[in-house]
Amino acid sequence: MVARPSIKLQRREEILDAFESCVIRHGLTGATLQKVADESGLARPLIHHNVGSRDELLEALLERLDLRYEQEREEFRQHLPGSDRCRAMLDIMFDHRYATSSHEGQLYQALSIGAEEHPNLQRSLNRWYGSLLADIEYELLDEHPQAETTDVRAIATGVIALYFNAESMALVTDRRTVFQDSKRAAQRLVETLKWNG
Amino acid sequence: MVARPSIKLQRREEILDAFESCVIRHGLTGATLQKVADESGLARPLIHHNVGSRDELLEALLERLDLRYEQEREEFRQHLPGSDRCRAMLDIMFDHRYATSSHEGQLYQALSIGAEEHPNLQRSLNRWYGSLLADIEYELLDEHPQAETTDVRAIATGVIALYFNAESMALVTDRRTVFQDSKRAAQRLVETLKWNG
DNA sequence: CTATTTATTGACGAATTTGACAATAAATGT
DNA sequence: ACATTTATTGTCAAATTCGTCAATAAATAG
Repeated sequence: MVARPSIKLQRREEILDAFESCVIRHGLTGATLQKVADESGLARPLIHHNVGSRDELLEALLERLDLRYEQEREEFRQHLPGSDRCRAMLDIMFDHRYATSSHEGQLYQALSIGAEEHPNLQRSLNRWYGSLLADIEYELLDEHPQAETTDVRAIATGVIALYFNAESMALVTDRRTVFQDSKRAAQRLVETLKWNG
Repeated sequence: MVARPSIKLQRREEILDAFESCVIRHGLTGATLQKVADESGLARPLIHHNVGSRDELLEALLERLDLRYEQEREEFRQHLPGSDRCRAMLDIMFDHRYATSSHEGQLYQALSIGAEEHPNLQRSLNRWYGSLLADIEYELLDEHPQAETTDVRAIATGVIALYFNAESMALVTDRRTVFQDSKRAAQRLVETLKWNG
């Protein structure tokens, strides 16, 4: 028998959304269960009912971020044109991110602060960074086969730094300006790969 | 009469040192007075005795960071050679920082997370970022007078992003590699200013 | 309508954090 | 030795946070 239908999956998403917002605004330690409850509009015990303890909440967030990262990776591949892919990549990383007012960079940075205390978190951040770096390196090297691998890695590191820092800087300066400048810098950085050939 | 000599100034520094370490490792919210006390090796009530309440602790940290920033700015000016100053600037920003295993970037990022709740913190971060951006723009423009101001600002933004992110990335990858790559990317970025002339 | 399953609420205890105070110990000038 | 100032310690109460549970409300199948 099914009786009252379960809405755990929806509640889960609502709670994790609220948790993300709280982590971005108050940091991992500052994201209190009470704040998460207030942000989601649910009573605090419902967090336990739908997701679990505080550790399980973080665990669930990491799993969801893993999924989201893979999805965006897939979309990225589909939307990429056959040629001029590096240009399209930067468009997605900066223009699209600016338009949708996403906060992934802030979330990543907020999570990386408490990483020492949470081994799983540390591992996830490691995986994401390594994967992102490898993806960007691949695109760069594909369009610039003659480039040195050392240079490619340096450029990819720079693009990621601009990508992650744009949102943080947007807290202290004009968001539009920061995103424009960040993209411009990233474009120039990529163009330097043509120096070798 | 003086009686027992006061060591408040030394204790203050010890406590603020411990506070900095805790903020870097656990974030602003996670930097408990108890953890600060343990880190400094002092009893918790001594924090109140020497610095004050939690808010006053943050206030004292901001003042000290203001001072430190001005000092480094002064050292920066003195150690700068007459020519090739952009190169020297990047040497200081990355090589020197790597050698002294400083954590200013992490501290800045950790503080920027809780900025919304603390107006003074918000103001300080604003001031520091604006000042650093202006300084770097000045050096870039001094060596590349023909460059567009828009490009100069974009390059300066990129250099700051690499500067701030290097330490965070060092948490997830090899520190030496990250700093080398970051510096290399920053150098390439600066060299693109020669494109216009 | 009734039974069953789930959602929701209210409330409790343990642990942590913070601010505050009194009491004690230590160091210096006289 | 004595008085005075500071450092240090121990302890307390209020507030917050977290986990837990029992009780209640709601929704669906039969």
